[in-house]
Amino acid sequence: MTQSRPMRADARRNYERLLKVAAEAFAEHGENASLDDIAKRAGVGSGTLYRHFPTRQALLEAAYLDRIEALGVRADELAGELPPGEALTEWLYELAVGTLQVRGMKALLGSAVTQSGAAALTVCGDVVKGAVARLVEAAQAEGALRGDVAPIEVLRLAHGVASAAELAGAGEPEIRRYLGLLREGLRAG
Amino acid sequence: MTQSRPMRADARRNYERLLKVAAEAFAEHGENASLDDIAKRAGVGSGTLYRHFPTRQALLEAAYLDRIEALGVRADELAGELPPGEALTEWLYELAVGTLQVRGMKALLGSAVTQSGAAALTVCGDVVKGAVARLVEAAQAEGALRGDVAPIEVLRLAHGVASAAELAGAGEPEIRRYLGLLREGLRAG
DNA sequence: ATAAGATACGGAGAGAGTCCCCGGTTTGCA
DNA sequence: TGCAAACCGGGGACTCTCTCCGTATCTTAT
Repeated sequence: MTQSRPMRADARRNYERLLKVAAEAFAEHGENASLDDIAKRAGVGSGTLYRHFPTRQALLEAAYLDRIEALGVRADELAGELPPGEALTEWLYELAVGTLQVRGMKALLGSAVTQSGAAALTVCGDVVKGAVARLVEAAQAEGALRGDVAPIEVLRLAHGVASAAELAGAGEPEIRRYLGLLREGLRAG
Repeated sequence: MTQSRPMRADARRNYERLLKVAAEAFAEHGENASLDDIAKRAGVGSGTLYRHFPTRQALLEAAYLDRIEALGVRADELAGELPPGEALTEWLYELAVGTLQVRGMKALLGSAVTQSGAAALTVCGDVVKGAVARLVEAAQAEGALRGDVAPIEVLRLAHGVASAAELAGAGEPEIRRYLGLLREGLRAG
């Protein structure tokens, strides 16, 4: 990532075009969008794509890194604006909406919270896990959330809610509704 | 499906071999198992496979039809043995376990409860929807389940629980745990 | 301004798969 | 025994991935 020399100008141009096109393609066709097609749409050869991003995962992660980081920032904003329990609920809502609006992100966030796949996704995984940990701990300290759930479990359940809403047609009202039911199950008892 | 003539003996033999091999292959490799490979493992030509099952969905559904029907029967068994609320919980547990143990079934059950994909999955969809409807209505009548959830929503949420447990490594304890949390959110209040 | 050297590009092509059709051959039933 | 039904498996038309190396482009030192 950190180059000893700065990137050549044309290399940087291509890198950024690829990122932009990839984000669109993954959003439209899901995680299995054709990589050759992404290269073509970006106006570069496929060799160039594979040089910059050796694996599909690398491209997927790079394409949505900014969005993921925005979620991290958003967690702290919400923590400042709302009571802890509501901040958590709202953040999970925004997470789930992102997951569904942008189809590639579902796979990305999914593999970020598996047991096994941790290796591949250091950056995105860390950001999201850090954000949810802060929100969960604050909510638990206030008694707005049962104490026996781990932050990562909350993430997995939110992913599950997104899956459920997806089956329902992925409307945002469904996300709110299902998340509300989950939230009910997670109250301190 | 209902032939005017009964199937020729060798045709029936091949049909059943294909079903058996397909169930194994989908369980092992997921919904995208290679169809050519299934044909090869069953010892038939690929043409034979495509004659019996014109689409991947058709094969998937046929391969798991018996399992799905067993779930339908199991719903009534449980309804006779346990109080309505517990019967529902236990049935959802068994559904989720099946969903995860047999990878192909996740896709099958998933598409059975979407808004759009109803057309392709008449039989499996009907069985599962019927079973859950009976259990949900019984539980609601007893006050063991909130009245404002539809049976199909319960199915979707159970699918979400299975997705969440899958991220955790698909252990059965996780399924129980996450289902317990969902159940908490669904109590009558 | 320019030339030399480092760097990155492009896109053909091999390899792996999938889906499906076809025409000669075999099999089973009456 | 005859013929309709079903089989087999090669092969075509696709799609996708990923590598290789001759060529084009940029950078830097002069």
